[in-house]
Amino acid sequence: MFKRSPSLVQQVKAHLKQRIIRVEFQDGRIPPEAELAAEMGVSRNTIRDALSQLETEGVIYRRQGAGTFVNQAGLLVKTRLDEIIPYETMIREHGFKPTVRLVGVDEITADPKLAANLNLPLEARLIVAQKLFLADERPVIFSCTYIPIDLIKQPYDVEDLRAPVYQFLSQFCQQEFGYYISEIVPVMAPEWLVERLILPPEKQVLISFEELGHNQDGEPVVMAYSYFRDDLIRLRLVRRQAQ
Amino acid sequence: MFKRSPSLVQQVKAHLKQRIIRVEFQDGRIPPEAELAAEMGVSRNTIRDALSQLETEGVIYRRQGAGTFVNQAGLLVKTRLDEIIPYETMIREHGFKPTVRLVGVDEITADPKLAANLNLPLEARLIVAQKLFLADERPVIFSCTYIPIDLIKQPYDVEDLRAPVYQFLSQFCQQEFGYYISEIVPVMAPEWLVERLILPPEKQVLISFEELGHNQDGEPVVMAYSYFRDDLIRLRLVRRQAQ
DNA sequence: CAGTGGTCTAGACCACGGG
DNA sequence: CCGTGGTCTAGACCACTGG
Repeated sequence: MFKRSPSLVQQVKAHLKQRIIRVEFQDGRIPPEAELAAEMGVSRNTIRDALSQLETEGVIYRRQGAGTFVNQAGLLVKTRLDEIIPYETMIREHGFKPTVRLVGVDEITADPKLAANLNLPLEARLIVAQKLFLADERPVIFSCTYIPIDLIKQPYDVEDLRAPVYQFLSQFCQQEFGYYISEIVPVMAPEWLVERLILPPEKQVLISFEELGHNQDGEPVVMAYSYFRDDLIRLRLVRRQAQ
Repeated sequence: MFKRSPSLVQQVKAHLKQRIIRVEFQDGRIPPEAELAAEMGVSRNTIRDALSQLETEGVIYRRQGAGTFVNQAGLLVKTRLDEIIPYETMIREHGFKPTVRLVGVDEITADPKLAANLNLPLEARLIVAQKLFLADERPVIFSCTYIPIDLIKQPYDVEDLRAPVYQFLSQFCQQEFGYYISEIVPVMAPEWLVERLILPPEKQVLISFEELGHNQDGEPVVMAYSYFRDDLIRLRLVRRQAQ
């Protein structure tokens, strides 16, 4: 029934999610794990891994001794903040048509904060790419990305900076992206941002993300600042109890 | 070596985390999974589950074919936003002494937003508990929690509302807490909040959490609004690539 | 090539829920 | 009590890394 790649768990997960979306489990009850395992010809562990992921996403919930159930409300959570999603996708999932404008690419010298975070000498040079994201032609997200020049191993075109940073890192820096450590900061929009995002006077309070991107070895490789118009893009997060 | 409860995975995880914190792996290299399994007398799967959790927390990273390595930087991420942490703990982890002031407990009638979110009739009554959290005696977090009165099954004392909501729900409402769906909203502090949090004029931009708490059946049971002084408490988040 | 982590299996036993 | 999900095991094979 399934191929060997992508992993069985991913295939089982996708399959189950489809069945949930198509409301094939009318009473909201998902068959027992053993039954699913037999049905799909995989082991119960594989089923369990897939179900665990769906549970984390909030699509189902499980009760020991009782069963596994669909959580239709969980399907409504589009933008999970704990996952890295291209801003275009985020905008699309909010129901808008996304556009990306590359509004500036410069070379700068590290300031003390960049140098400290990225573990660079103070005289290090970086590329800074400024991008404006629009939802149905309205500006909603502004981002600045800082990439140390010494990381760039391949010649690139300015247009290559239009893609998400992690793609750029993998293509031109031989760096596999690992994770962001992100700080969420509220800011009063400065004048230049009011102009970029065309903010009306009553909407000049913004969420800002200060993100330090790390490669798969846990080394900081890139910094990014993003600013969101929260009236159009809502940041949502599923929070669970520790342990 | 280990007892049966808590789970072996949790014990192995705690054990490994201790060894990492004590810098017992000087070269940053964690022994092979098979070796750890033999050493601790558990199966490799158990070791792997523990390591996976540590990897999610950013404490270690793994490279297929190469090995498992310590990520000392990951130990610095104190406040992981994707986990529910009592605000007292959050304050303590930022290096302050936490205090909780229960500043108000009232009974109100649902407004349209509360009613819609909590799936209540418009005339429903709710308890609203207002709490102020202090870090070293300085106010840093203000929270409002709304609990539908009909949920409360046991008599309670006002002081019981000082604890985190999920404790209250489990003790007095026979509701086991599941998860929050949280929206992050930037706000300009209104006058009453400026007074509560004693905000200087230049710090009146705040992060607000609008949280809808669900029980283990995925039903909304409680709403909470929280406001953070971000100069003292920084919200941090580990974000990873989807899939 | 040897050694590592990544995936999957089959089976066992436990803890909990509901009839 | 039975049937469910929760935990754990031992072992197999694969994919990748590094010398």
